[in-house]
Amino acid sequence: MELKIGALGRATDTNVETIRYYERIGLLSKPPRTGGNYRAYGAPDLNRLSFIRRARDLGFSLDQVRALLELSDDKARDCATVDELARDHLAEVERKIADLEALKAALSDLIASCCGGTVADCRILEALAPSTTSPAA
Amino acid sequence: MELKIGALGRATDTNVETIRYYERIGLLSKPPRTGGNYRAYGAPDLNRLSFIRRARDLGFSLDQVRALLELSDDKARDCATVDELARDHLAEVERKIADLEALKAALSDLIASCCGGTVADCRILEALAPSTTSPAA
DNA sequence: TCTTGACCCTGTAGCAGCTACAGGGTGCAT
DNA sequence: ATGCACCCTGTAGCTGCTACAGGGTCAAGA
Repeated sequence: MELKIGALGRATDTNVETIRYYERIGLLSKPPRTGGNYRAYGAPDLNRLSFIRRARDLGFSLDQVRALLELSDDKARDCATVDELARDHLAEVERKIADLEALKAALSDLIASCCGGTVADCRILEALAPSTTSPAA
Repeated sequence: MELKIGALGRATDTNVETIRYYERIGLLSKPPRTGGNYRAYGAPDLNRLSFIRRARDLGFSLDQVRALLELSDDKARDCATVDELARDHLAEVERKIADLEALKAALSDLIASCCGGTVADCRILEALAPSTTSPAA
C-alpha cells in the first residue's frame, strides 16, 4: 500500500503543501521516493498524520503535538505527562474563553448604545475614542 | 505639545516598534521630523493611536480598525456601517467562543478517561490515534 | 571639552501555521 | 504525440507584531 502525497492528503483531509510543510519542520519524516521522485507513503505515515490532524483539531500547537508524538513513542512511560499536557491545554482554552466572554460583554454594551444617528454622534466610536480632550490641544 | 516616539508609546502603552509598524502599514500617517530626524507627534496622533489601541483591545483586526477610522473621519455619515462592523465582530467572537466550548468539552472527556497507567494504554493517545486499524497494513 | 547613556533612526529577519505561487518534471490516456 | 493531472523544489506571502544589528542625536555630568 503506497500513497502519493495527494492521496495521503485526501485520506487525512490535509493540504499537500501542509504535508510538505510538516516534513520540512520535522513533524513527519522524509518518506522514500519512487523512481519519478514522488514521495511514497505507507500506513504508518497515514496513522501519524491522522494523529497530528486530530491533535491539531483539538487545538494543540505543533510543539504540543510534537511532544505528544514523542510521548506516544515511548510506550513504557507513565502517562502523567500526557495528562498534564492535556490539562495545561484545557486551562489555556478556558482562559481564552473567559477573555472572549469579557470581549463579548464589552462589544454588546457598545452595540446596545448605538441609536442609529450619524457618525458624528455614534456611541460606538465615542467609546473607542480617547477621553473627551479637545483634539487640537 | 510634541511627543517623541518613546513618549507616545508610554502614553498609549504601545511598543515603539509597533508604532513604527503602524506607520509602515499606513495606519498612522508619517509625522513631521525634528532637526535630528526624530518623529514629532502631536495630540491628534495620540488620539488616533489611543483609538487604535482600544479597538485592538476589543479584538478588532487591523483591517477592521482601518475601516472604523475611515468611518469616524466621515462625520456626516450614517453610523449603520459602524454598527454593522461591531455586530459582525461580535458574531465572530461568539463563533470563537462556541468553537472553544466544543474544544473544552472534547478535552475534558479526554482527560476524564485517563486512568494513570503507562503510555502504552493511555486513553488520551488512544483517542487521538486513528481508528484501530493495524499499523502494518 | 569629552564621554556616557538614554533615546532615536533604518532595514531586515523572525515567530505560528500554514498557503500560494513560479517554473519545472512524471506518467497515463487518448 | 499531446494533453492533462499530478508531482517536484524553492521562495514569498499572510497577521500582528517583536527583535535585532548597526548606526545617529542629544542632554547631563566629570
